[in-house]
Amino acid sequence: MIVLPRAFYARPTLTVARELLGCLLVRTLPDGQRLTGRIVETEAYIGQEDLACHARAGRTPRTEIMFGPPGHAYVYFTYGMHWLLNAITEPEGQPAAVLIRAVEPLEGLDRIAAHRAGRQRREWTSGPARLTRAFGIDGALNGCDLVGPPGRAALSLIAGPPVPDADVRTGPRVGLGSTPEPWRSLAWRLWVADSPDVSKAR
DNA sequence: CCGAGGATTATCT
DNA sequence: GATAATCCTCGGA
Repeated sequence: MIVLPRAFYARPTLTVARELLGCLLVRTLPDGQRLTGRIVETEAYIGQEDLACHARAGRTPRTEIMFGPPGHAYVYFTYGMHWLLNAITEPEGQPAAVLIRAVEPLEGLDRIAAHRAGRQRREWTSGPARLTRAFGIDGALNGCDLVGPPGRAALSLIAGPPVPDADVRTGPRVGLGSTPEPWRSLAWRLWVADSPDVSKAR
């Protein structure tokens, strides 16, 4: 198991979003249970000029974490009920992040299913708020360091088998209804072709 | 299958 | 006071 090093994150956000495809999200629950998922969908949010990025308004209590060092989690609350997980990217001082939009459940299926009681398997982790629910991720993990030994860290990202370019698809980011062009249409959403766990675009 | 509308609150204007 | 990097349920075809 190779934990992605901080240098992995301290690069252009689109590069990180691309290379996170195929990597493993490892969540260690408070009771020690480990949940693992293969990342199959990401989105890039890049800097104050990106009018879809929370950092567009500059430093605020919420966005402060995005200005900090890379390799940390940015977990925020939206729509009054959902938590979304991001990985901070780019060198310190440049606010940017990759949103983890979907994973393929690999390990801890019982607990994942329990967190998603009553849902079909395909709905367990096929969306940014679905996967945080399935993996027990909420605001308590905002700011936590992603660069740490899995099993000791609450959240880790592990190198996985690379996804070949031929299997990568791109398109506009999801849910940016009122964001002006060109930001709304930039192809900053990336996913693994043919994965049944990719979210449905709306 | 599909589209419309509601849920529910932190955050920023 | 409006909006939100979403999800779910319900009604109709």
